[in-house]
Amino acid sequence: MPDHNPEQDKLLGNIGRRIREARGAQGLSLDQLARLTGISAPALSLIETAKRDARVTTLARIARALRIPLWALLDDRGAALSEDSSPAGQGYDLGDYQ
Amino acid sequence: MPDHNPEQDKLLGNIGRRIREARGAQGLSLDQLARLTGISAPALSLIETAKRDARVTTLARIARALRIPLWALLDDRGAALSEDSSPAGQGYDLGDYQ
DNA sequence: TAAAATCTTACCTATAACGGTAAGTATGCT
DNA sequence: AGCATACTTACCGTTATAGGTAAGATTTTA
Repeated sequence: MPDHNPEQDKLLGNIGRRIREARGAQGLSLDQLARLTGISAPALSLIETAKRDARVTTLARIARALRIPLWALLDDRGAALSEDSSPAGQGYDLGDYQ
Repeated sequence: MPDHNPEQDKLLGNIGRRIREARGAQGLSLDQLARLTGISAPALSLIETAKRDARVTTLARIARALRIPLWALLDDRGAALSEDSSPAGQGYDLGDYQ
C-alpha cells in the first residue's frame, strides 16, 4: 500500500475484481493460478484484494494465464469519464509546470 | 531490468514506445512530463526505453498526464496473436499443474 | 464434530522501483 | 568554438514488490 490516493485505489480495485472474476469463471483456485503464473498465492491474493500495486509484467503473466488480453484488466471506459476532472476546456492546463 | 524474458521485453518496449509517441505528439519534454506526473525524468526515461518494469499506478499517472486511456498503453491487439502459442486447441493445458 | 480446501494475513529475505543528484552524450543554436 | 536544451546513465537512499513459509479465518465436505 503506497499512498492512499482514491483514484489509484479505484484502479487497483477494478483490476483485482476483474482478475478474480476471470479466475472464478475458469474455476481456478489461487493455488492453481499461482502454479500457472509462477506468482505465489499470497501475492495473488494481495493483488486481487487491491492491497498491492503490481508491476506491469506481473499483470501480464496473470492475464496470459487467464487467457484474457492485458488491456481488458485495465479498461477504464466508463470510469474514465468521471476521472476527467477538466470542466469543459480542451487544452491541458500546465499550471505552474510549463 | 528484472529477468530477460523476450515476451516481457516486447511488452515493455511497446509501452515505452507509446508513451514516447504520445509525449512527442504533445511537444512535452521529459522534464515537463516529470513535473506533470511527479515521476522523475530519469525514471520516465527508463520506462520509455524499456529498462524499467513500472507499476500499474505509475503507468496510470503517465497516461493521465498524457490524456490517453491507460489501456491504450497496453493494447496488445496484433501482438496478441503471436503471443498465443497454443497450436489450435481451445482447452488450456494445465500440464502438471492441476 | 472433524477434516479438507480456500483464502487471508503476517512475518522474513531478496530484488527492484522510485526520487534525487550528478555526470555523461548527443543534438541544435548563436 | 561556446552555450543551451534534451535525453541517457550511474550512483545512492527509501520504499515496495514478490516469493517463501506459516499461521489465522472461513467455508465446505465427510
